[in-house]
Amino acid sequence: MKCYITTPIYYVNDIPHIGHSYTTIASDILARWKRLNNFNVFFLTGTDEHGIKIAIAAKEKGKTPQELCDEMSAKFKEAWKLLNISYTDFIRTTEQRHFIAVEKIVQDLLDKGFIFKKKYEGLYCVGCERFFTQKDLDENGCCSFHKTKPALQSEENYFFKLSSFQDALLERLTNPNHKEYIEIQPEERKNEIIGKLKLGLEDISFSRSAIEWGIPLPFDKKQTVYVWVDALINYITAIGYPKNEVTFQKYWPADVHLMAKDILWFHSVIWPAILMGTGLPLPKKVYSHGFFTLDGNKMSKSLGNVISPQELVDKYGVDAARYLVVTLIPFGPDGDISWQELTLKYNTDLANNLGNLISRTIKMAEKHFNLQVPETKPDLELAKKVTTTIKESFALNMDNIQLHKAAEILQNAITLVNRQIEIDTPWTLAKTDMNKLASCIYSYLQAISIIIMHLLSFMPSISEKIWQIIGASGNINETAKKYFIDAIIPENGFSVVNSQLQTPGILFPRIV
RNA sequence: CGCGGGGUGGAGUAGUCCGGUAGCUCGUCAGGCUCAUAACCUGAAGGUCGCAGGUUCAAAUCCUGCCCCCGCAACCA
Repeated sequence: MKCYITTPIYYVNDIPHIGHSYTTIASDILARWKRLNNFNVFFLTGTDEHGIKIAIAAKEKGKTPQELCDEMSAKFKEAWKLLNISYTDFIRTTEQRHFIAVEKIVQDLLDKGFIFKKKYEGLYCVGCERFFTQKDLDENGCCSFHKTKPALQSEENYFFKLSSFQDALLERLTNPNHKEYIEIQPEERKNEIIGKLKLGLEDISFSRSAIEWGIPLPFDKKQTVYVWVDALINYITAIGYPKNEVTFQKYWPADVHLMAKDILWFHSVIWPAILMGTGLPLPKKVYSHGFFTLDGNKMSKSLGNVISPQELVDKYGVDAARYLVVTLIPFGPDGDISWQELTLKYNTDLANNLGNLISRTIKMAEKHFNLQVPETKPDLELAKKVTTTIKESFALNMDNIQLHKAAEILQNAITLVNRQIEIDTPWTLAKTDMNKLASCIYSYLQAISIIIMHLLSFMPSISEKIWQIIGASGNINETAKKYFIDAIIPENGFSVVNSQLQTPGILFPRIV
């Protein structure tokens, strides 16, 4: 089974911040989870590089647009490397392969009669790259976002017959039995999209005549393709459209497009319409998450409250940073985050709960069994309890990208083991019943290994480290894959009798 | 009457579709344990589930009205 997962391609007018990271980490966790479940995953991210904003920004910095894009795109790649993002491909809209795909799509739409020429006159804001009607403007007649007066501009543009897709879209978005049903998540946003869709669709401008930094229309080289259309097509470019029919057929349609709520409309209405126009299959799921505020404030450069991936990693380490960002607030609605709450969750979930569990277990093994996996059999009861706690709901929540819930389930499992230790009172057993003690410790190791395999998608590198610390055998990825498919707990656990454990030091030092 | 979402103990949330003891995390307080990263475990306090009506043996959950908050098509994830 294949699974094609995408993040949006990020616009290179901004450096990577916690917002981009949020979407990308969530996608990465899903991608890793799917791989562990034996899916052939194609995980795509990249950068969106055309449009007048880029051209202007480049000019201001005395660079060519391409130079600026190269520079900015590299920053995104660096950020994803830092965050251990396992993308399959990183696409840039300035790449040759993308030009070919866009030209093909645009030509196709023209040939099929979905593109027409129209003269348009209106108030145009350069910053927004769009026309406004009078009622969109503020009391001074200015663009409310840029605070500049839009210029009266008349353009002959190409338009896309978006309106002709209204009924077809409505059917595909609302009828789960339709063979091309597109699932919009979460439900609230789906209702919003459908509500708007019912109000009617207008044809949209498909090209710009004044903007040179873009992809020229194949049938009219004086105009460039509207950046949004350009951008959306990246999802098919990256998997080989139109030249590599084999990979394209293999991975398309996308299984899930992930994004923040602001661009849901493009992905659930405009993008499917373009695809329908060209006769290509439609994505299966479009998932939008919320925005977050920092300490109750909107994230903005002027407030200076923008958090960078580097800051997160510096403070918590990569693995914890990944875990915290996607589990602190429910995935879907808007939420508020703060350094204080991130740190609190770090201490609670990772230092006190997980880290301490490993620490106390290893120390007991060190003290009583010479830092080796005791020569006995684990008590399978604990493993069963842990498995039951995690089982189906974890997988379900992972598949639905309810990462905060999935993480909560794992925390419950950890608590379960901590509780069991209190029940067993190994410190007493050490004086009375070494056999029982051996079995108990082995059970804790086994329970930990089960939990760690589930944590692997969230915290890939530290999970691997923990796997070694607890003396588990083999490669964690391979073992986890097998475990998720077979769902069988080996009688002797994942740690091998007599194998050496490691003293980890402190895995997650408490942060004050 | 533009559309959509929401108002649950100090904070954040689950439950609302398919009415029946209001669950969880953090915080607070008390106790226990001592293997462990002053961590861990147990227990307690704290909510008339936005307001007002209605239906019902029974409503956070269904119905009606009202109040308040937040989003909403162009390039901020």
